[in-house]
Amino acid sequence: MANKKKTTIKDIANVLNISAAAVSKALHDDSRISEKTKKAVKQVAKNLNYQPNHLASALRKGKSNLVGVIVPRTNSNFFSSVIQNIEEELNKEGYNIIITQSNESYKKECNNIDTLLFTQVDGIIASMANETVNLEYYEKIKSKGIPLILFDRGENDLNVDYIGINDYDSSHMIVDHLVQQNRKRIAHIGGYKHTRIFNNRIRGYVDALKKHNLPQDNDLLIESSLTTEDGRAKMIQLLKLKDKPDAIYVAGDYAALGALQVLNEQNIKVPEEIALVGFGNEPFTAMVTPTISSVNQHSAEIGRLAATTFLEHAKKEVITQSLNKKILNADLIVRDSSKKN
Amino acid sequence: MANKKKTTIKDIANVLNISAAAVSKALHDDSRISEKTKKAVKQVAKNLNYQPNHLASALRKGKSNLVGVIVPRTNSNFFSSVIQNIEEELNKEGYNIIITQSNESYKKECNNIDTLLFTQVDGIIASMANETVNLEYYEKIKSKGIPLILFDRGENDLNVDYIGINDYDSSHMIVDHLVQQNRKRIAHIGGYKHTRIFNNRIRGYVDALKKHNLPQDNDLLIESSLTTEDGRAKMIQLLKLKDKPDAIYVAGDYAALGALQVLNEQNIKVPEEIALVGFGNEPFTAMVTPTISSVNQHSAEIGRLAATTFLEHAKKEVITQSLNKKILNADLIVRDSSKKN
DNA sequence: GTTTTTTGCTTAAACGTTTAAGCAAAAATT
DNA sequence: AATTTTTGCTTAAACGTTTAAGCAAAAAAC
Repeated sequence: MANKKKTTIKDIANVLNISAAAVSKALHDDSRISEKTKKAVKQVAKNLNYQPNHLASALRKGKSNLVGVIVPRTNSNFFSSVIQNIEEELNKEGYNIIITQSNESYKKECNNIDTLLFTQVDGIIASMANETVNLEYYEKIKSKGIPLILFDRGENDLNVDYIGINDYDSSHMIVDHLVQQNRKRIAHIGGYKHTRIFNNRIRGYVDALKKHNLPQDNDLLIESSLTTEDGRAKMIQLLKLKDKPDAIYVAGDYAALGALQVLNEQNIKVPEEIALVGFGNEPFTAMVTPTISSVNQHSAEIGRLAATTFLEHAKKEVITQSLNKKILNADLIVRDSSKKN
Repeated sequence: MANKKKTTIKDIANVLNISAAAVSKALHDDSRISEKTKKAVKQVAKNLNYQPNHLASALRKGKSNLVGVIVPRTNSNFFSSVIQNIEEELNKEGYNIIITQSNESYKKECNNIDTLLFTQVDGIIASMANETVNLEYYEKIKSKGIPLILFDRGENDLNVDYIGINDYDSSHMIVDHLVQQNRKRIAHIGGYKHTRIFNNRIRGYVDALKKHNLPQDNDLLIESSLTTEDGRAKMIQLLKLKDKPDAIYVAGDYAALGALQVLNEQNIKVPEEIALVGFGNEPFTAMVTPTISSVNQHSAEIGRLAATTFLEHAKKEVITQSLNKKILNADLIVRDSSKKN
C-alpha cells in the first residue's frame, strides 16, 4: 500500500496521453489549453493525489515563494504578533515564511542570514539583535538583489525599507504624561545608544525635559541591555542617588519589570513615591502589581506593513531598493504604575 | 556593478577549464578529486562568491534538508524554548527549520501541514492546536512517507513518535504537595478531556485524591479552554460553591493567572485561604503577586529529543515509523501561591 | 614490460517543473 | 476558395545540481 513514488506531472501526462507541458499549462489555467483537457487533467491530478513539487518549479522559475523572517526572539508578544501578521498577509499572495531567531546574538543573526540565502528565499524581513551594531552583514542580502525590509530595531541609513514607530515622539508622550502627574525628576533607563530606536527614545526624552524646563541630570540617564536582570541593577543604582527620581521611564518592559521588582522589594510605593512607565506593552505589564503603564507599538500594523512592503518589491520586475520608511504613531497605555492617585 | 547573475558551479568550471561534475565533487571533498583541484575550486568559489543553489541540490537529491515545525503559538515560553532547541540540534546536522503557528485553530493547522508538505520538508515536528481532536489530517504526512514527531499536545495511538512529560505523575506531584499543605478540598480546572495530556492530568488528579482518601467532588472538577479569560470564569464559578475549595490546581498557567486575578480582586488570601498551582512554568508565574507555583515541563529537553528522534528516522534508509514514546518527568516549582505560611 | 589497480577526471542523464518556439488542424476572414 | 488567424497542443531546452558510468593516464604489482 506504501505509495512511495510521488506522482508527477508526467504521470498525469501518461494517463491522458498528452505531453507534460500540456499538463503543466492545464494546471495553471493557460488560455491555450481547452476546457476539456483542463478538466481531465485536474480530475486525474486529484485521483493520483498529485502535489506539485515546489523545488522543481522554484528552480525553474528562479523564485522560491519563501520569505525569511529574522527576529531576536519569538517569545515576546510584540515579535510573535508581527510574525503572525506578516504570515497572514504573505500567505494571501502565495508566499510562505521561514522564521529564524537570533536570540539577540550577532553571530546567530549572521548565521540566519546565510541560512535564509541558502534556502533561496525571495526576500528577508528582519529586526536586529541587540548586539548588532552595524548592518554590514545585511549588505550580503542586498548584493544578492533580494528585497530586505527591516522593522522595529533596524532603522538605518542604508537604502533599505524600514517600518517602525515614532520613538522620538513616544518619549515625548511619556514625559508629557509624567509631567502631568507632577513629576519633577524623571529618570530614563534606556537601551544602547548605538541602536537607532533607543537613541531616538533618548533624544526624545532629553528634548521633552527641555520642553518642560526640567533640568537634565546625567545621573538620571542610564543605558541598559533592557533585560529584567539589568532593569533590577539599574533601578538599584538609581535608588542609591542622594537626589532620587520621582519617575522612571524604562525603554523596555522586561527591564521595567525588573525595576518594579526592586521597588516592591524595597517597599517604595508605586506610583506615589516613584512612578514607572515601560515600553512595548507586553501582556505581563497588565498582570503584575501594580500594572505597568507602557507603550503599544502596533505590532499587527507593523507586520502587515512589512509584508506589503515586501510584496510591492516582489511585484516589480526591476529591484529598486529605495529608502522607504514607514513610521507609525504609538499609543501610551496608562496603568496603575503611573496613574494619578 | 550589480552582480545580478548568481555564480553557479558551471562558472567555476569554466574558469578552471574542468567539468561541472568535477567542481561539484571538489566542493564535497570527493576522494576521487585531487587535492590540487579541490584547493583551486574552493579558491575560485570564494572569489566568485559562490553560494550553492539549495533548490537544485534538493531537487536532485530528493531531500530538502528542511524540517517543518507546527506549534499552537510561538509567544509562549514553552514553545519558543522547544523551538530553539529543535533548531540548535538540527542545525548541527545541516537541517533548517520552518516554523508555522496554528494559533490554536484546527483549520490553520491543516493549512500549515499542506504548506509544509508543499515546501517538501523532510519531516514535521508538531504540537497540536487545542481545537484539534483527531489526528486524521496528520495521516497525510505519514502517507507521504516523511517522519512525523509529536510533542506535548499530541499523545496518540497512531504509530507516531511522541515526546512529552508524564502528565499523570505531575498531577500526583501537585496533589501530594497540596495535601502536604493541609488542603482538603482540592479543585481542578483542567483542559479538555479530548486532548490526551489534559485527560491524563485529570486522571492523575482523580487518582491522587483517592490515594489520599479525599472524596472526589464533581463540582471541583471543571474543563476549560485554559485561557486567562476562561480561568477567570471558572474561578468565579468555583467561588460560588457553598463548600468552597481550599486549593486549586489549574492545568495551564494562563488560566491560573485568570484565577489569581479573581482571587486578588475578591481579596481572598492566596495561599492562606485558597492555594493555587498552575502548569507550564511560564515566566510570568514568577512575576505576579503572589508568585504562582507551577510545573516545569523541560522544554529544552523536549526540543532536543524531538530533534534527535527526527534525525534517527532521517538517517535510516527505510522509513520505519515505530511507536516511540519518550516521557520525561516534570518538576514542581513551589512558589508563594501554595507555600506553607 | 606487461597486466592490474588506482587516480582524476569527463560525459550524460536525471530530479520535476516551466516556457519559448513551433506546428498542424480548425476557424475566421477575405 | 485561398489566405490569415486562432486554437490546442508538442518538442526541446532550461533551471543548477548530483551521480552513475566510463575512460585515459599514472601508479602499482607482477
